[in-house]
Amino acid sequence: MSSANPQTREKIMVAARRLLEGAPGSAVRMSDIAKAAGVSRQAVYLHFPTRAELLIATARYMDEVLDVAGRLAASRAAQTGRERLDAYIEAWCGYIPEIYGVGRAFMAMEASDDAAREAWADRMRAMKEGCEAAVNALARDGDLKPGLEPPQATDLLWTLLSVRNWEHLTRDCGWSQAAYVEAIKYMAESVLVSG
Amino acid sequence: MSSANPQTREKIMVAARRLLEGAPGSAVRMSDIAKAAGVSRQAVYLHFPTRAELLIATARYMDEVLDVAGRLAASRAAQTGRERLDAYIEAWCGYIPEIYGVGRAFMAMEASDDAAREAWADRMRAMKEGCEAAVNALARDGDLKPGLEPPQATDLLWTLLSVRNWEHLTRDCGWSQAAYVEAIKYMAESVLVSG
DNA sequence: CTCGAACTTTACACCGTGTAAAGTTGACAG
DNA sequence: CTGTCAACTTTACACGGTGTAAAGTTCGAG
Repeated sequence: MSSANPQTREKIMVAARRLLEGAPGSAVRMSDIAKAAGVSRQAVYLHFPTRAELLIATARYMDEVLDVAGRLAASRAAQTGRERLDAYIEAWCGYIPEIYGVGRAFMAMEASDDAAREAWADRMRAMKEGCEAAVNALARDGDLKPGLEPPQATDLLWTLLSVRNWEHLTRDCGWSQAAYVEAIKYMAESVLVSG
Repeated sequence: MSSANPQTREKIMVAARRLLEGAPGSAVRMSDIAKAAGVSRQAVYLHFPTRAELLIATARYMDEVLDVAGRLAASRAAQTGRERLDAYIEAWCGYIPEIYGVGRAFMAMEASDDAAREAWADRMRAMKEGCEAAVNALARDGDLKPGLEPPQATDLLWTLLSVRNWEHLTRDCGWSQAAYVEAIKYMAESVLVSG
């Protein structure tokens, strides 16, 4: 593991990403990834002790490549709470389809694998912080719906922005990405913003 | 299978239900269910060809026992669209915790098992019809938010009422069942109802 | 007392994850 | 030119869970 070529390590993560994007979820086996990376199955275990660790590393790798941090942070620049909410929704919702492949693999493992569940929960917690920031900006401007406390509002926004809801609207209901984003914006505003 | 005692069959479904309620999801194995039913693992396969079939039969059995049809149909009695929406939300949301055990088992199998996915999708489609009926009642009264077409509104309500959102708010966010129901009612009204 | 239905018992195939260890290859050091 | 070492391959196997197969048990009805 420590004695392994980082280029091979990256090849494996790239292959994992590609496969998960093509066939999201748990249908992608270790051997599939190895084959796609042009490497033996054992080589994969030389770099990643378990399937969960490979997924976690792949997710981190994608964070870097896709510049998640930067894209989500950009929404913090907005002036008003309303703008900030919109910007955050746009950033996060645009990000979902790009991580859906790995995301689904994580969610499929959630039930059986503690490490995978924890890793996915962690990422969702990070996303929640963005929700909290947007809600706080809204509250600061006095634009939060009366009767709604920030913690509750944060949970509601967090719920609206879940990957499951993206999956439901785009996959099960057949909505386009654009229609999905508009719908979420509309719902978030209806639910959270006064006036 | 056709030559098996219906009482044993029921014992198995009862055991499956109990176990899934205690430890929702895929942690429950065929052998656990057999043991809980006081029957050999092979006897289970004598009555149900696969795990998916057992889950499907258990879900149907619970529908009967819990009188789902009746409880959901009651909401159709409401006069106004608004009342009907509320009644439907109350009925469905009250139903979720009772079926969550099996539901989670279905959802965990979704990725790998076609029969399970189809069965679960079917039940969700049935639930969607209730959403559609409520939305249509709302539209009939002229109470549907302007700019919102019934099919879109139905999808939004269907999304709000998903088991995943129940799971997220009650499990991940720690909301009580009562708080959850109120929140869903509030969101549905904010999103769908004009005025 | 025998037959047959409803089970139990035992055993095994399959699949995917993860472990273990011996074998190969190629670059680099002396 | 040779020996060594790191990175990988090959082969083999353990484990857990699902599902199959078939022989053995029990018990009630004819």
